[in-house]
Amino acid sequence: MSTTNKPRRVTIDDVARSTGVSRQTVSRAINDKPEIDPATRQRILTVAQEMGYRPSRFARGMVRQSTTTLGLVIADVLNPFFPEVVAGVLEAADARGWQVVIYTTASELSREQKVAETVVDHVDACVAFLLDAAAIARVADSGMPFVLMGNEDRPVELSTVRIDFASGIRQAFDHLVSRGHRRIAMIDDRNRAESGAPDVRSGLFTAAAAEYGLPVEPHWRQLATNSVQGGAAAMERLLETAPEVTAVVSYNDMIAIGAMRHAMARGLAVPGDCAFVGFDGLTLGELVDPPLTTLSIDKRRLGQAAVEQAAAQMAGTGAMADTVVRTELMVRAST
Amino acid sequence: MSTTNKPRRVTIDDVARSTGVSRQTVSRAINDKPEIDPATRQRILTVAQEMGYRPSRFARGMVRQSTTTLGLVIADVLNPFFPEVVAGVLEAADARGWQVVIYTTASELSREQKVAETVVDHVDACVAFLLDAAAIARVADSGMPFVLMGNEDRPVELSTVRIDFASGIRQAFDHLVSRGHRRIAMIDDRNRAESGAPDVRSGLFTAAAAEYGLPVEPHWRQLATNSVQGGAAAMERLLETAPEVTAVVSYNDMIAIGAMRHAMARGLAVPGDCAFVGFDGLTLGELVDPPLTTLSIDKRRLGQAAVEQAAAQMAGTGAMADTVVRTELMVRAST
DNA sequence: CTGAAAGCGCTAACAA
DNA sequence: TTGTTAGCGCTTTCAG
Repeated sequence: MSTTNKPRRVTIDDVARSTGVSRQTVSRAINDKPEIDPATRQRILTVAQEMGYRPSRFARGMVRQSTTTLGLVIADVLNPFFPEVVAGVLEAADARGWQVVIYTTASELSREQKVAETVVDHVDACVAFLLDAAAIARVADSGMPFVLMGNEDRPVELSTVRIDFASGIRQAFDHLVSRGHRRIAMIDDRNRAESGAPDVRSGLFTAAAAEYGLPVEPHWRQLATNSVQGGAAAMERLLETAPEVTAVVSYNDMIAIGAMRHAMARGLAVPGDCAFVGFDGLTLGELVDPPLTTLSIDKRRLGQAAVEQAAAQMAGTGAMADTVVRTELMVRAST
Repeated sequence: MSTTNKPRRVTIDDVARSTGVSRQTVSRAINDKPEIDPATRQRILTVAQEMGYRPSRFARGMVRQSTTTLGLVIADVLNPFFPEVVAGVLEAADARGWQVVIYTTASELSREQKVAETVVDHVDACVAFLLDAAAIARVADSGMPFVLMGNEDRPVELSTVRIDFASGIRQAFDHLVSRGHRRIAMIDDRNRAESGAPDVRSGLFTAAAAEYGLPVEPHWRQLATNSVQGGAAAMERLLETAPEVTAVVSYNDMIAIGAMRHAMARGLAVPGDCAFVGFDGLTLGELVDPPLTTLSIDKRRLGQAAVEQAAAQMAGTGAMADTVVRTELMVRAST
């Protein structure tokens, strides 16, 4: 017959009792404090180990207000864009002795709300890629230091880290027009388009086209899910509805690569029949064939900047900053 | 003159005082408990928001012993192998309502020790890619649920999730030999070789070669740092010391891709002059040219399995499990 | 070198 | 519906 009492956790008092010392002394032993007899320390440590004692994070955190935990919300670790941002965040957080908890929304708008809910009561500060307005508000209203990343239309009352898409798109046009392209299509991100946020990128695209005196047809724009497959699918549609385009600018490199590969599979020459420009500057883009021309951004820097802003908020300094990361055109063989 | 008193945190008591209710009522309001007058709740919430009140994670955790935080130690988010594992871990952790804190060692053995130190007093359980024996011991001895990932030589007293490299290498040999290769080189991971752990992979490689009656020359083995560049550098050396090899098996896909590209840049035909086999089955391998033949493993599953084992340990169930993930040969154009 | 007292901020259980 | 009473497990004073 089982006499399993509910397995209460082993506390410092249990160890103290078993050792015949006060709980202070146990605390000294496990924290490597100097004011303790080495022999006593050793004895305590041994017993503690045997009893399976492990200090409670919470009790500790309670009494020393030190450790900061940063929540990092991204769409998907499998999208190679994010690991680079994560690297920047980890680096900057580590420099401050912060812990980083990762949350992913699986690129589903519907999950953002729930993630926001979880985040607010598990971390001290948050840097996040979030599109859903309600989710953004949930975190912002919690009052914790919060930095929104990647949003092009900045809610002015938030601290943000953004990408300068406008200048990027102009660089792309400059480049493509100088190569003689006139009919340029865009493959945009479906999630973004559906997030309800103002459709900034397409707007900028249209505006830039106008600047360069280029025609813009509505069916030269396709939406893609954020992946290589998504890009391929969008390209498939584009080839049907707009075979006349000679260049495609994509929301990001993943989509661009998918689109480019699909075009090649369909027998088009790249860049001869159709040129491709990506956005992000993933390492991946150098490895594919042909290497992808792209508007590169310093993704690591993006992450670092976000952490810096969060830190500033924690410190009460520089309230609502807004870092804008510029793009750099990397011309490769796809254009 | 500044009268800044040290900015003590706003507590539930402060809110209670300002609101003229007991702290319990405040607690009810912020936790959305039913037994409270809606008007009171609203009033409290408003005041709390104004005062910038935010509940203390620690005090909460203290009283409701619920939340579990899992530490995940990986070498480097920028190595595309890890994001897939991370995805599996996040998924499995999320299913259990666990938080995941990420730690990276930057692929530096010397950092493992420090990371181990940090991990043990910030999380409740840990799943880790760790090579350094001392670091492994540090975590294991802490007594927390711990799962070691990726180690080929299993310390029997640990819960582990491993890759079946032996069967993988045999699949590679089978394939290469059937393609007529006899002089096969290996590019191994430098960190692993230098970790002091028994050199299992090279041993298996040698053993497999023997099985197939193939010659093995010491200079057919090169060490590489874990990256595309590292692979390229190793291939450079290999071409100097062993131009006679007709196939190269690499520690992983990143290294294989670097090696393959370097060979092509040097004018070799792939797979005509030299064939390449990778290990991991990264998506990346399908995108490069030529697509990389590889020993694919279910990396996501790896992460999930680790979390499952950690969960089993938390529950006190199934003490020391050992999951072995098998490889699957994906033949593509590089061989 | 060691111990006793005093909380850290919160919620569960019980009273009112 | 609201308030009161007890801790949760630990470290930081301050005395011995």
